[in-house]
Amino acid sequence: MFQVQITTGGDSPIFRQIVDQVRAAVVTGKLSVGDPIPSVRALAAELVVNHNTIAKAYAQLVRDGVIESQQGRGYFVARKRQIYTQAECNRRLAAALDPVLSEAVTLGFSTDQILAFVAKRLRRYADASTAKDP
Amino acid sequence: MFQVQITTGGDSPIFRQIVDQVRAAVVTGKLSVGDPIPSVRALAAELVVNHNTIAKAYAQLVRDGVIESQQGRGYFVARKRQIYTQAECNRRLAAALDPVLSEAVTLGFSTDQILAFVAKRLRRYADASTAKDP
DNA sequence: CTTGCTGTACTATGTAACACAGTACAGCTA
DNA sequence: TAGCTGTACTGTGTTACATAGTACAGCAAG
Repeated sequence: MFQVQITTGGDSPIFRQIVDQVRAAVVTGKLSVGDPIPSVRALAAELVVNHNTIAKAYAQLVRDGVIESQQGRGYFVARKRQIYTQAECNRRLAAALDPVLSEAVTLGFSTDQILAFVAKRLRRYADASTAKDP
Repeated sequence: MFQVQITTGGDSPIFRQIVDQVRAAVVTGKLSVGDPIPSVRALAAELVVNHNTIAKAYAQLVRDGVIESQQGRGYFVARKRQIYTQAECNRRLAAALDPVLSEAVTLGFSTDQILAFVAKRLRRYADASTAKDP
């Protein structure tokens, strides 16, 4: 079962929480290639939000190549493919990562602690890439 | 010399770019403890933005313990201190890091590549923590 | 073919964040 | 005293976010 949790009033908008959680579910293997994800209206009803908000999140995920839409059928987890050039990937990763690393140091973490932390979080993805084609 | 660059029209608001860049400058050693940072009005004039926008960014940095204000004198880089509990630090780091790691995997990076990337970016902070008390 | 789901695309509305302009006041320092 | 500093307001315009409601086309099961 695929669960989504949202919180209102926080600094992160609803559609962004949807994007992050679907992406995380795909990356961690909770969702596999070809799996259907909740329909726009179904998820909207479940989370008690507007269906346009879900559609906006899904559209973002389509742009990122995480999911694909099939008119009249629904959304499905897309097979992985390269969207951006290697240089663009590096640029995007650096842009997203640098502020987080600066904040981590500000919070008092040492470089070793940060590296260990990242390794620990990444370890959750290990099974996702190995147990994929039974 | 301490330089700040902002871009408008992007997804990141101006005050957030200020926060990130000042924090990065402190973390990388471009700014040391006790160093003055540009005054609210001076930086506002330099970047051609409203002084309230700068004040908002600086207030955020004060909340995070990165800088301190002295009435009538200006802002200065604060000495490091612990603001949050260890558990809160872990929670914040995980919250900030997880979406970035998910996006990194989506971009096509392997876990090894991500770890190497993080280590590479962290290496820039090494000199900042060693060459501090001459 | 009809029914009911699906994605998709609009218009319109309300709220909040962001940034601006201008003003004002208190503290520090030369 | 003069001129800088931080700080705190009020007010305004723009944009992002989310809502409500509607509409239409594609797919699939009855």
